[in-house]
Amino acid sequence: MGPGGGAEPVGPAQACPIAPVVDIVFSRWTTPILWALHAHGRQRFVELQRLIGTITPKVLTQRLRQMERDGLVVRTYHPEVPPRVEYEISDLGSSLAPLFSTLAEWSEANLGRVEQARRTFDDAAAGTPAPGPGAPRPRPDRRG
Amino acid sequence: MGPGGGAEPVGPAQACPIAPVVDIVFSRWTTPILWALHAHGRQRFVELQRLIGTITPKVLTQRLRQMERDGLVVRTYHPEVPPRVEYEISDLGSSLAPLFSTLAEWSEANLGRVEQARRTFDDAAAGTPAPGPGAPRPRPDRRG
DNA sequence: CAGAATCCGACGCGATACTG
DNA sequence: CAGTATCGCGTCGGATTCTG
Repeated sequence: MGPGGGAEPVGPAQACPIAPVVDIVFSRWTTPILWALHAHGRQRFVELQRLIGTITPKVLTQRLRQMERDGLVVRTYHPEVPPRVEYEISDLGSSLAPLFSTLAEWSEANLGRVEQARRTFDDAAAGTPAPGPGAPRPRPDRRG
Repeated sequence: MGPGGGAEPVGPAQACPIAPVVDIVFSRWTTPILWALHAHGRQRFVELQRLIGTITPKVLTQRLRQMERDGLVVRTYHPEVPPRVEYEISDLGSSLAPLFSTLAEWSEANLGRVEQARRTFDDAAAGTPAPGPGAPRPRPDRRG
């Protein structure tokens, strides 16, 4: 999502029907959280943190709160000592499963192509600046 | 994607097979760009900017460059005066179509539920702090 | 245990102005 | 036309510390 918080395009950008969903479902941690919850079922806070691996409690709380608000996960608080809180996927969150499957399949099939494309692009960018300027483009900021 | 740039989880987060795809395909502007290109075919820079509506040339260039590097779009430079550049979806980019359809369908069917969940959550957050502390949580930073 | 509070850095993005 | 350069803001995310 962008700096503006919610995505509410006023221009023709609204023609893209999936922009809102991106804001809701796809951030750095929402998919790993959803995935962990989907794969291992209801989990406690620390267990969830352990399952995901590197996420800090602060960020985990933030994402979890947002996802709870959006109705993707359900938080259950057990008033005990020590306190126990459990998170699980809601029905709404579960409805994303087929979507994630499609995504996983695409990844399985095409991630290699992306990596190959990157290599080709970077090689071309590093190799052609000497000859003729086939296309005037200073430098192609690479990330991967 | 996160501030760290590329997503390369070293921990159990790697168990989430779609995290890399999120980094590649889903940002604030990649989906609108892909959508516009998919809907209207090959387009020139300014036309693309107009179709999307609010994107600035700087950001459009950045995203386009990244997507070109990832092999999602193809840039064609025509050495003329004035210069003419055209962008179109690659085969790899087109392979995302079914994914986008699934996403659009989910949005159509469930976006209302998310909005409803938000209202319910916000109302509950604004209404229950007075009675008994059912779940000790200071304030639920709302966004929408 | 399940967070909250605080400080901090890095991007993504927006607005504006300028160029080959 | 198709970008590039510069500036600044806001948000996300990491690290650390503290609490009921």
